[in-house]
Amino acid sequence: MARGDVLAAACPSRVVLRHLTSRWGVLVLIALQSGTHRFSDLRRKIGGVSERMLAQTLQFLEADGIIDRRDYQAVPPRVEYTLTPLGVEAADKVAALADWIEVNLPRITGLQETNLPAAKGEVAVRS
Amino acid sequence: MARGDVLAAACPSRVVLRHLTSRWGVLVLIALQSGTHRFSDLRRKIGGVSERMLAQTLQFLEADGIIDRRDYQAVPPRVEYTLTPLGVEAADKVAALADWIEVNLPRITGLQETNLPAAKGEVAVRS
DNA sequence: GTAAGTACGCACAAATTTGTTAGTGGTGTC
DNA sequence: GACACCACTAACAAATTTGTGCGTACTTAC
Repeated sequence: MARGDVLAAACPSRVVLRHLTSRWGVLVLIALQSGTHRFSDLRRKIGGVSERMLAQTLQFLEADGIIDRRDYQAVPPRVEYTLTPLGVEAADKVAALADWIEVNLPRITGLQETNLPAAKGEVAVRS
Repeated sequence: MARGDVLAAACPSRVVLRHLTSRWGVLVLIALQSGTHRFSDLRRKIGGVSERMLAQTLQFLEADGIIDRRDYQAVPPRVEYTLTPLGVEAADKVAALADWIEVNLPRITGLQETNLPAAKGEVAVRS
């Protein structure tokens, strides 16, 4: 019920959806599920993020009310990020998807082998 | 349990995650929840997709064993797309997230207004 | 006979995302 | 006293994603 217009181009949900399902957004939510983290803790925990992308992702999520940013105004900068109640709910959904993928990865990649005999990397080959 | 390495840069789950959470991937899964669709049915149903992107998205999902592509080899081309059992599970997770967003959108955008008084569009402003 | 629809592939351009480098202003470590 | 660390930002370059026609081989509708 009530679902219907995500498929419509103008649906405002799409913006939030993009933030939550963005490459790093997903991982930030998962990382924060285990509690409050500082910026560089997140950076170390999430393999492959650049500072720039992490900062940007955190800003989007903060603006969406998904995470809470707390600046201690200390002199060696100290900022902490935590999931808001809203964020906890969102993180649950996102983590559920990620967990499902991890569990079912064998099934997925197994199929890939039979489907794509000569596939290299991302490129799908079609005869 | 078992979750742990999505946060690692080399985790193979990330690839699948990208496909499922891609801009159009999410919408394709949701659209296919209501049953089999032809290419141009999907194109009409999902507002804003280009033919190119739809085709590409479908190929990724097919390679991942999420959807099934059936080509009738007919002369006005006729191809049908359906969720595989694997795809049905994935679509559930994705749709759960999308539904959650739609339901909680008021809470989210409400916060945005109070957080970003002078924000225009996507750009977060910080004084 | 003219136009529209089908399920795409191709080439090219535009937009968006991502990375890289450098810098800030101090403080604690050697 | 030289250095790394903290939480970023700005400027610029590179990579990736996305869009925009255009073509196809044929059929049905007007």
